[in-house]
Amino acid sequence: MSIASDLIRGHTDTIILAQLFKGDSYGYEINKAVQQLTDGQYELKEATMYTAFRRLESTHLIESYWGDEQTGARRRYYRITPNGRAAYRRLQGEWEVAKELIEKLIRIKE
Amino acid sequence: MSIASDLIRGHTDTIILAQLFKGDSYGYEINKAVQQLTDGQYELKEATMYTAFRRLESTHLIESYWGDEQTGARRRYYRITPNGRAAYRRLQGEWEVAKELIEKLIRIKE
DNA sequence: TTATATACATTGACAGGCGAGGTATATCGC
DNA sequence: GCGATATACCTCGCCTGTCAATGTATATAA
Repeated sequence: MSIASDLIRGHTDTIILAQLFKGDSYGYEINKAVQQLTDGQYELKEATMYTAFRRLESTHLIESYWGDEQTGARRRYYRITPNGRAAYRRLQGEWEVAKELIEKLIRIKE
Repeated sequence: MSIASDLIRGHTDTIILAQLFKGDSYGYEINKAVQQLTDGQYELKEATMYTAFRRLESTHLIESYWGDEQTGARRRYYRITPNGRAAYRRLQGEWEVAKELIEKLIRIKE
């Protein structure tokens, strides 16, 4: 993990929104998806993830509801809102811009 | 500015090291270079930049010395150290890795 | 019955970014 | 001579996001 963790800081919200864009999900599952997508190279720390859920819900970008599992631990599902979809698209655009800026700024090829 | 500022967070040290890799420079000049390289789309906030200088110097990635200007405001020049060059190369590698991870995580194309 | 996996959540410390404020020198227009 | 602007430095204190540590509860496998 360690490596890149600093650099992915700031993308937590976007990562969560991107997962929820594909369909409702819950914390544990989202985190597993993140690990699977990166071949275990990255994971959302639980504290970070739940902080992000609170933040995203308080700004109405996502909504939550309890699943109706008959067995096993209870799950709090999250759903992306229309505002959340708009925010996701905006964040994706910002990433494209930021990526280009960073490329320009950290290469030594004058 | 605003946009992307969050996303470039974490690259401040790399940006400064990259500029110093090209040759000794001082705060004001580095910041102008950053603005010029990004066509005014990004700038290092002074407080952020000077905080970074302190951090980089305390970890021996850069060294500083006063310029001998006969006129005008005094300038504190910075020089990258061998440690700094190594750190820069490492950070650049980490960026390549992080970039790929982010791309995988924020796109909705499953 | 002990360990592991699933699943949630909070607290408190830490680090980086940055607005606001401050200092000093030089030049340009009026 | 005077105010504005550019150059050039610096620090304090707040804010925000990350995350280690800790805690809860259920189900299953050894």
